[in-house]
Amino acid sequence: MVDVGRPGGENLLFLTDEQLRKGIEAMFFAYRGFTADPDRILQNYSYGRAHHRAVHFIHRSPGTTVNNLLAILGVTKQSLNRVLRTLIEDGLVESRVGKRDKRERHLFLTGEGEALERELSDAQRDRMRAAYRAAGPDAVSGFREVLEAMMDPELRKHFGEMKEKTK
Amino acid sequence: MVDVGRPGGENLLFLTDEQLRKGIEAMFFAYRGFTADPDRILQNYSYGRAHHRAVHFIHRSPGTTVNNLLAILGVTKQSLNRVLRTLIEDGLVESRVGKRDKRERHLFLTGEGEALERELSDAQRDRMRAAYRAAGPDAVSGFREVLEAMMDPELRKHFGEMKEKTK
DNA sequence: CTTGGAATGTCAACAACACTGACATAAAAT
DNA sequence: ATTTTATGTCAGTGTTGTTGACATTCCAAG
Repeated sequence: MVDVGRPGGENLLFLTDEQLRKGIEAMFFAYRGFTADPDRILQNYSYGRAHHRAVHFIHRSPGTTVNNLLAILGVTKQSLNRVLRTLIEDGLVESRVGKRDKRERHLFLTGEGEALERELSDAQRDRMRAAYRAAGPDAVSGFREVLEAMMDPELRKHFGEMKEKTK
Repeated sequence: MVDVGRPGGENLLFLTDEQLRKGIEAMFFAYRGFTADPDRILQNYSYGRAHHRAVHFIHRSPGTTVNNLLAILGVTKQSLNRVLRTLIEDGLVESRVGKRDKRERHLFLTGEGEALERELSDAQRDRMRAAYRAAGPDAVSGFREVLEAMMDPELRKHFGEMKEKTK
């Protein structure tokens, strides 16, 4: 389907600028599709992508601290704080003072927060699942391998982990 | 490397929510890496991602019209116009009145514009090439297939085309 | 116990980039 | 002659990011 240089399994790729350009544009267009569904949903709540990201990572790692979230999201604390404040005010996120270290705030989704997370990730998962199905299993592992190789090394360490104790 | 359900070639995938979540986060982190290098370069010119996108697609399709660009980029004309105006003022883009249809403006990169495009796309291609090499040829075709399946159908039609006459 | 620094929160100002709505102009199409 | 298309522009607004400055709380080291 997608012709990338010579088809064989040899590890020296012949990559023309044209092939790389197509890869670049594929990232651009695919990322647009990837965010389109959640963006539509978020409009109903007058939230934005930043809220989605916060909700996603709090859901993934309940009890994570603000500093953890800052490292993952790669924004300033002021920027994250604005988002977290609205989520907390609206009752989607709960912020608990740390037991061991009372300076830290551990973040959790409330029932309402979990509901929004589910709505957003259902839409995004549907799109991802459809793309996976259309491309087939072999394509999926290739997809993941290339994406992983494209990450910044510092970001890669945040990838794939799960769980996080409340301490 | 990346385990996605059963390895075989059958077309019915077993996709757990956890696997889909990893795909979603891979997109998020990889897109950050994907834009990181150009973003750094653009700071030196006090341009942003929007300028990069405009320059990229004008380079790809010299002589494209404003309306074409609007359809590809999916932004409002006001938003695009702000970017184009600065690029034209700074002498990176030339806007020529159409010969057949004098309402249309055909957009071209000047020498300076081509230079910026090269600087930006060199950086982005380097990263893409490195990721391709690390993942191998089979991964690359899978990568492209999944991305293509993830695009919105209207966007997919802008993908992969080339050339565009000055008319 | 005091001091230094880390974690957090908050205020203000600002910039990039998107949006809507309204309006203007020129030219093609009907 | 009228309508539609392509483009540009002005004004206002919202989200998300940035810096810089400052306050509070609290752990830890001297």
